[in-house]
Amino acid sequence: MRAHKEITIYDIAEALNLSPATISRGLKDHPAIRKDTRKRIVEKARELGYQHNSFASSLRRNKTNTIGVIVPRLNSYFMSTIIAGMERVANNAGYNLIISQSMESLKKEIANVNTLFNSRVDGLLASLGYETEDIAHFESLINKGIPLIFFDRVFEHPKCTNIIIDNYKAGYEVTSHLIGQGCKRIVHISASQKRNVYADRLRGYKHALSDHGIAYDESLVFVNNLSDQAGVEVSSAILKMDPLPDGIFSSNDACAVSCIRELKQAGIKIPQEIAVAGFNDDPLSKVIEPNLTSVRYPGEEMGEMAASTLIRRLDRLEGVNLNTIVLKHNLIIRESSKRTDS
Amino acid sequence: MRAHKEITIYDIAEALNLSPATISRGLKDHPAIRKDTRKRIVEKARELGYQHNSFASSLRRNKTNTIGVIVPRLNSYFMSTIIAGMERVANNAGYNLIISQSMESLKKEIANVNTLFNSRVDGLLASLGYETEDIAHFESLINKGIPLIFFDRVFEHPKCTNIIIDNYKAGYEVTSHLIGQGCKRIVHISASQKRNVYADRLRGYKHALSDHGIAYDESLVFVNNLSDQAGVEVSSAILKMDPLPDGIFSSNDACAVSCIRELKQAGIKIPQEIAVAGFNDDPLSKVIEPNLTSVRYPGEEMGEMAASTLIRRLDRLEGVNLNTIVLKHNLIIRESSKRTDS
DNA sequence: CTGTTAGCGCTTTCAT
DNA sequence: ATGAAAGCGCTAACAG
Repeated sequence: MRAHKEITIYDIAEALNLSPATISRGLKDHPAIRKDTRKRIVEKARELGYQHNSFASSLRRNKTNTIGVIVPRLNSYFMSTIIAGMERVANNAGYNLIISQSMESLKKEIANVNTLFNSRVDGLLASLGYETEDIAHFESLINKGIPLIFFDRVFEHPKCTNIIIDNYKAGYEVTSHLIGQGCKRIVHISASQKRNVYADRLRGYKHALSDHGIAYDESLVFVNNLSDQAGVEVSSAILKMDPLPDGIFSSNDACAVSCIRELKQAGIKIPQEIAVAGFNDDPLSKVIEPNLTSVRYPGEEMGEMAASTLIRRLDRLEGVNLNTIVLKHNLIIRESSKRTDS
Repeated sequence: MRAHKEITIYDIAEALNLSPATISRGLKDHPAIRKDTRKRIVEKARELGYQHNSFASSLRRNKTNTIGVIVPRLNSYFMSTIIAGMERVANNAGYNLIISQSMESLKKEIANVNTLFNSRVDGLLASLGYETEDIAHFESLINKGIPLIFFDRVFEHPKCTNIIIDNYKAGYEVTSHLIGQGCKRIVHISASQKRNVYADRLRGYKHALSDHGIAYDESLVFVNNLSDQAGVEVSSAILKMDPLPDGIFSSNDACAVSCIRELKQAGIKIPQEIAVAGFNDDPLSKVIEPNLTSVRYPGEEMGEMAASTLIRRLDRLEGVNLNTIVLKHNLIIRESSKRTDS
């Protein structure tokens, strides 16, 4: 199919009566090439329609200029934003991204790691799925010296950099805010406690409660997958409680929004009877009525930071080599948690 | 960095006293290899921690097992769904996806095509940005015989397959539905007429009007980028109209939702005074109040279809080779367009 | 500043 | 059923 012969540096060399080595150098920015020869080379290359063959180059240099990305799911605003940030940085630095989704499944995550490993990515950016307990499946990469950077859903490892926000603090802030609005019985909706993001927010929630003299009540904490459906189920459980809780802190917006819809339908006034807060500042939060209080996640920045940290390491520009980079988040207070009497 | 030597088929060959050629064959499913030797080979490979080197293989076979994907933006539910579909099919068939975003910019789209071309993708899946007028920047690929498939935002080309829904029909249906609800002055919000999806929906809108004896009024059609902000602007223009329109058909949900918010805020009753419909069936449509009438797009299926069509062509399984594949959409009627009196 | 040379690891005729 | 050998296109010593 691929039509006829590819133009190689040998063709250019022949046409210009130079050696392939010179062509190779001229096509990069090798210092030891005269300016005018470089120009002749580049011109002839364009004239012949030359295309750099990155496989030959990869094979030779043992470097692919490819970065692997593993995420639980692509289909959230939050994640798309992160990827967009990564893509920009990576492309500017001459890297391609290979993106794969684990769908929150450990099995798929392992398969993805292996695929990326086999395609010899130069480095890996990963955010872990719900099920992952350890990172044995990443060890072969790490042992090979392939840099691995976790973002958002991270794992402590001496060789890996983690890019996160302060989820503990965010959880603390959200909960304190709800308490400040007069809430005393606050439901928390969380997900897999294997993941730092959820465990940390829960810790923040607990500390905020105790710092404000509110007893922790385990029956107010729900752990699920934070889907719409989960919101429906939590809401139905909430409606059976007596007394009713007066606040909800959900670890994502989709689930918070789903709760608001269900509770409103059941005749509960939001925020007067139950105040609600979510997480991630998804566009949804500005559509639901009342608008949802949430935590703004610096997605773009997180993606950029992850990619640039990785690339710095790949290019041996070293720079600062922190084990953990914490980005700033923002609590965005909207109507869903503003009590009129406060 | 990459620690020490890689294991190659030569290492396996040596350990087993076989030739590299036999190892190479044994690692695939070459028929001319004895079952037990194949088994020995596979075992030894695992034992030594052998990893297939796809660059050497790509170089030799002139095939990369990589598919390039170009989309305008990744950050919509719709697009994530499409990508998820592609990914599944591609991975199952042993292909990797390289995804890039044009951000609706022609310049970026051209750059992306070139990058993917240079990384020697075996085939390309593309959805065009707003600005693109022709596909000259794809010609070099096409001429090289690299299969190119457009999805959603497509372009007619004898060598390319297009995967779409019937946007004309969808536009016609939405408009007819609004008319059926008693609307007579229907605003249509559209985007770049260079893109089939928008031009076709507009055509559908016009034909529905004329089929129902309603005169087409150019001042009711807005062309913008369908963003939240665009919705704000359109709404403000609408509020200045006299008489007020009684229906809005927006070419995406984000903009429709933005309009609903603005109009509600201005005291307009939705759907009684103005009925609204969107497009894509984004999760947003089930959150806005009233819930938004929209057109369900078979995203997952579109992604799967695009990828499998491409792969079939790559693997010369040929199969049916249609120039256009039309998937089924569904009009989902929700409260935003249901007139109580109908 | 430019050329020579020797592979990177794999696949694939063509032999045997 | 297996082996020998050539070469995909590029790069990096090393030499000049």
